[in-house]
Amino acid sequence: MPKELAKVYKPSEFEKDVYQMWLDRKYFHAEPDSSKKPFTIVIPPPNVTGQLHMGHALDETLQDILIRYKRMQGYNALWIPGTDHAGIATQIKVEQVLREEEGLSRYDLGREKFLERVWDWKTHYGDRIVNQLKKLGSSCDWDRERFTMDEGCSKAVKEVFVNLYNKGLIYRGNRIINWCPKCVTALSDAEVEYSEDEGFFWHIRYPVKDSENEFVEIATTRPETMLGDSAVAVNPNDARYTHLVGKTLILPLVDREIPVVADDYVDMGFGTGCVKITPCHDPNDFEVGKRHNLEEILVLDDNAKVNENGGKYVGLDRYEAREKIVRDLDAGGYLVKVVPHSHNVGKCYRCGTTVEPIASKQWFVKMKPLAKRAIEAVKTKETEFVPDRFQKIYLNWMENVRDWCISRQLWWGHRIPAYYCGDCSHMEISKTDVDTCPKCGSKNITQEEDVLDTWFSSALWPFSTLGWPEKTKELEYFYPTSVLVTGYDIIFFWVARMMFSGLEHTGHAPFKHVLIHGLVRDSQGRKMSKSLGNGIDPLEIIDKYGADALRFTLATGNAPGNDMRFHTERVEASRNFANKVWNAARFILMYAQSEDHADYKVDMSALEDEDKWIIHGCNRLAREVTENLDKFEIGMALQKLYDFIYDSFCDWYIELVKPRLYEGGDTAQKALSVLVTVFSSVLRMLHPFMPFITEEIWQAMPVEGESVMIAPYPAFDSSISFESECEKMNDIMETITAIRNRRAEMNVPMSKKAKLFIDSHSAHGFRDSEKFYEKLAGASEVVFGKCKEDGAVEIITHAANLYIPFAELVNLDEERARLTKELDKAKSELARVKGKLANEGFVSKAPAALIEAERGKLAKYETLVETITKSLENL
RNA sequence: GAAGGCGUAGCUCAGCUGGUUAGAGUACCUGCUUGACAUGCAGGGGGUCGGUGGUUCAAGUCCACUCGUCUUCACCA
Repeated sequence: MPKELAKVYKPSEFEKDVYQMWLDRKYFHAEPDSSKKPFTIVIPPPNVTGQLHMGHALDETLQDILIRYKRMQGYNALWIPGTDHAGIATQIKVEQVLREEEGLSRYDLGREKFLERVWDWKTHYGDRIVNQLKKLGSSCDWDRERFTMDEGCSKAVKEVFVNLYNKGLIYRGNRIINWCPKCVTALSDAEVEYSEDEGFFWHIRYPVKDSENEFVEIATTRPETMLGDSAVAVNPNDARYTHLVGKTLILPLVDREIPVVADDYVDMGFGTGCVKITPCHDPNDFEVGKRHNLEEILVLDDNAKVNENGGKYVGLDRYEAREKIVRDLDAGGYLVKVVPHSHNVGKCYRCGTTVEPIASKQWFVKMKPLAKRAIEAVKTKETEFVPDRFQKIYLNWMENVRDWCISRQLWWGHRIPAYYCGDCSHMEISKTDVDTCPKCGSKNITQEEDVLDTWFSSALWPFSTLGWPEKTKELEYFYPTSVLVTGYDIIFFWVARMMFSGLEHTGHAPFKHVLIHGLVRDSQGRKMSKSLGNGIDPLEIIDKYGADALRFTLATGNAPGNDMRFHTERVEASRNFANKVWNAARFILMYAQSEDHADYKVDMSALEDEDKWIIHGCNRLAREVTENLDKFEIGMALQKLYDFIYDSFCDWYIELVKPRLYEGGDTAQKALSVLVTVFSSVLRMLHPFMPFITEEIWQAMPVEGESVMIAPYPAFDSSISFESECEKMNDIMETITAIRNRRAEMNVPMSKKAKLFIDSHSAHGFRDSEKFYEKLAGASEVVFGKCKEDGAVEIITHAANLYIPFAELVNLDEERARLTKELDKAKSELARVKGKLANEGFVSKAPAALIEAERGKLAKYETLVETITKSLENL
């Protein structure tokens, strides 16, 4: 029993049921099947405790469009959903709640108890985002939902860690890393964001030892780090300072003796040409320190307070220490000047705190060898970026990448599988738990406290979700995946790391294409953010306008890879389009009473011109839409669908066919067969973009197949070619438009029945379309008049939007003025076309079809000028 | 410092490998409560496609320079 369509389009009343039906029928589930080609997408896993925002909505919409399209095309389409444990973000959130509600810190609870709390949190909020994804219509295979910390993913993480370690690609070392004193953890380079801050250059002079009134002047933006200075460096070619190299300086306030060293790193032209070297608090200084064997003095602790190496400044926060040190330097006569200076300061991407470069013992992934293959894979087009400009960004990063700091001083995450023997200090790296030292047999074993960067597990997502390291049939069949859809903001965080991980561990790039989209901004172009409070909740939009309208909005209106501004007005427009589709369906259903789709099979041999025209247009649309989608031009494909449905199908075809439907009988049945058939194609083409409404309508239409989402996607049929009929129809439509314009000009009111005398030049389209008039004339209550001697035609029609006006009295002066204006216009067009055809270059070099078209126009304008001239004379 | 995006109608933006008279949505104006749809219908005004120069028979589209704007990456203490 087919569904009845409600009178008014209210998406909230059926979207949920439609989704449930898909779930019940298991349409989303995919199993390896060698008879079909796979098409695989893995979802960029949202934060498990996160909430759906517009960025997700865009990302999921694009993926769902592709996956539904390919599924309908007969691919074995699999979309793997899942969530990410999001180390820092989640831990911070749970700590915050713990502090607010119970006044406790994670240390109060201890590691084990705290992690229990996080898991509780995860189970409580873990379904929220998944349910939100469902509201969007995402056709993910929920049977295969994964989590970056589930058993399988954890196994993959350990496997990868051990593999890389054994290959020498993971090492533990003391290096300068970015330290966030608020999150109390190390960060990778990618996790630091830079912004310009107003600061100062403090010029300080360091006295030369055993030398009266001899100083070296240095400049620094972070005077507090002088506590950890172990040298001053100058350029070896700097004549100003060569005499100082090898001498000893006295570090003010600290009274430590430090050497002057020569190093190429120093830029002679910058500042004073002398650089204080603080190996433990600056990456460059660290390198200089290594080269010159300098002492490494760490002066800040984990909270960025001065530690025991800071003498009398111990315990002071870094900024308090700065203030006090500057004051003391000034008092001691060491401060030469203070110069305002703006410079880039690194901030933690999670909390915004200024990060501190600190020498610390951390775990690293050696990037150079891994990056090499990741670069090759893109250069050889094993993986392609869409749009391709993002390839450049990727390559640029990959080519300059530094080793990846993967250890985090957090509790929530994959604990590093390194085990230390308390007795023989042996370190064992192992996929399985270690409780006995393999070297000395001691049971005094402790596991590494640190966890891995969240992105370490995300990097494995395309294959860990398919069962790797097991050789599952899913991995065999669905991997490498087809396309990865994500925003340009995580190319470094995620895409790059998946690339080298996939290549290293599976031997394949993890995906064929990377479809990059932009950010969704607010209507003023600002980033949507919690702190600005300018975020628009996709769920509210869905409740009000429907998921289809939101999807339509997100999928159109901006070029691939560009940011888009979100305007609610655009969602309204999208909803109105959905309403249009809905009502077109209701109109067809008013006349299509049979429930048997076989009753609407089109007989190609017995069609009217307008039937052929719409069938031809629909067929061409199928070709263009598939071409666009195959090139990931999603917005373009949808725009074409919109134009066809709104303009060709609703505004023209339905109106043209109304007289036939009113008449009934054979001609009506023929029209209905075309209406149903074309509309069925349209629904299928539109389905990936607007799944809910197309399904709801499908269920009510006499069409073949139990669901639109498993119906075949329309393919181009090269045997359909109605060029001449289309040309004729174009003429007819042009004339009808001209008639409409006449009515408006003459200010003739519309009425149900109307009558018009068309002057001869307006009627030129009609003259070739005798049949069309007969059709109109065949409708009930329609009066049809033949061409009168003066060239006028009298027409009456019922078609609502083809109202043709009644006008018997024409003001001769006005008519003359109008015709003169039209004649001028026609003449100038004629001149333009003539000029073009007289151009030798054009005639010899332009494509033949184009020249042919121009010749056609020439003839057309020549006749037009002729007929208008005649009409004028007849007045 | 390097790379890249953007600049097209009042506003938000499309415009693929150069090719009919540069489009859409929205806003505005005019006229329509017609038997799918006022979440609608018909029509209209509004653009020298940031500027200059070049290539070409042909440039919004390609090239050079330039102005404005935004972003990313790298940064010298």
